[in-house]
Amino acid sequence: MAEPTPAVTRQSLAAAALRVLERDGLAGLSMRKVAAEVGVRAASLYWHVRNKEELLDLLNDALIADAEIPPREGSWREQFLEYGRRHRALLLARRDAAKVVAGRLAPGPHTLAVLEDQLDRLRAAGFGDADAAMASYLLSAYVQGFVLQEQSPLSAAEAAGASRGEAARAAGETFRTLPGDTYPNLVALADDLTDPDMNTRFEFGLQRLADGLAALLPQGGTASGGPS
Amino acid sequence: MAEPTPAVTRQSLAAAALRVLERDGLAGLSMRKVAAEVGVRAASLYWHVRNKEELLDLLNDALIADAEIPPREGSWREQFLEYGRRHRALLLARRDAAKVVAGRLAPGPHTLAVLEDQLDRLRAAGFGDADAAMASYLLSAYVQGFVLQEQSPLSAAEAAGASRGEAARAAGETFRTLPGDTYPNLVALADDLTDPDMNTRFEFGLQRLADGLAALLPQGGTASGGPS
DNA sequence: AGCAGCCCCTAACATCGTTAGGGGCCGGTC
DNA sequence: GACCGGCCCCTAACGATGTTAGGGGCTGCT
Repeated sequence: MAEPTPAVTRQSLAAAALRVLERDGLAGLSMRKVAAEVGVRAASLYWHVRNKEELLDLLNDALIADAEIPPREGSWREQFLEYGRRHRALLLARRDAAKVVAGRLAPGPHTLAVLEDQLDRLRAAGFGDADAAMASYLLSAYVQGFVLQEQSPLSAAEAAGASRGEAARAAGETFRTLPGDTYPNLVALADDLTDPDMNTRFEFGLQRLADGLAALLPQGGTASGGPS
Repeated sequence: MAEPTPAVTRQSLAAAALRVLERDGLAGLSMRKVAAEVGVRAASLYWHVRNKEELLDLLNDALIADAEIPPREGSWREQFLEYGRRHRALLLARRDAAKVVAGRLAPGPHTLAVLEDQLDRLRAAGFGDADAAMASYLLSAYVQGFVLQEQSPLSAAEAAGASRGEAARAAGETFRTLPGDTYPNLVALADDLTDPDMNTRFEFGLQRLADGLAALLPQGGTASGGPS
């Protein structure tokens, strides 16, 4: 597998870190493993990188790297939605991607490109400068927060075999058997709270965001509940 | 300080962990330090707690414990906004609280109480069961995502002395000096993107959420852009 | 007296991020 | 040809981490 790598670059480091991340998760990503992945011993990494933090910054941008920007067609609303969906898909695609990205603003080149494109579309849609900036911030905050919650274990029945649907059913049971006099709403909404269909859950929030933003435009964009 | 603690309970563990978190941050929170805080050696913790993970679950609920639920007055919208503001304030109040809470769904008793109250108000406002559940999920996802981004270092000028405003100005300079032909929007919106006023940034998103949710109600709640 | 549970201990394990210091190799300069 | 400085990697080690194994008191019940 690992041929005598001709040169270790920051790029190859990022690629190696990405492979380790996929294999062992964020908790299992160590300097030594990344070093081994590029055919080198741990201490040598510090020639290319100041910290593990800096390595994670590299990894962060490498994750954003394969973000596909949505086609420039349809209403601004449809483009906005697509942006949100693809961002979520990106975070879900690679193991622990959300945890890596969370709390890591340091923008690499790929991140900058995505942000630039996003702002361009928002301004073209008629949003003011401040609103456009805040809207893009809002979207990324929502997506990151959502995926982070989505991927967190529902309780203690986490990595231990339990599938997502199974864990959801267990959580539902937990809610349903709560004391009904102190937690009437939790009991009543047990099914809704533990609905494992994360796609529609995400879509719900996304539509609310789009609606809220649409109200900012002079003509007030098309309403949300349209057919089809 | 540390008197010969009569008994180590899960409660006292949570309190100790909270103290260590405030002093040394999440990265500096180790089993040994928490143990020392309760007057015990590290291995003894494993009698009360299975994992460090479980300790963090305890800590998580201890953080939520001092959440003050907003007064039950005003429109549902005002109550919704207050909920968001207080949740953010809570996460900002304690060091690294957002990082602890992020990706930790396991609901302790305090978390359940807050959720119960939130759902009660949303249903009283007229939201359907599924919508109420999703709305509360939406709010917490936004708040967590926002605070997480808010607290992440703006670039490499992080813990190194630079104040928030100073870091923001540096980041603005970074954006402003980007190649203007490939990043015209980033250059143009440099000031808006790096505006250090996080309160209005947060409020913006919160208002958008409220607007989006209001559109779901039959009478369509009062519009956002009111005077005052 | 003895047994059982509770609660804490000392040691130790493997692994981690990081630093110190050394050594080849490669280009250019006297 | 000799020297030299930058580049890139090495071995060794430091302190700290989460976690487990095994032991030992103490309390209360039989």
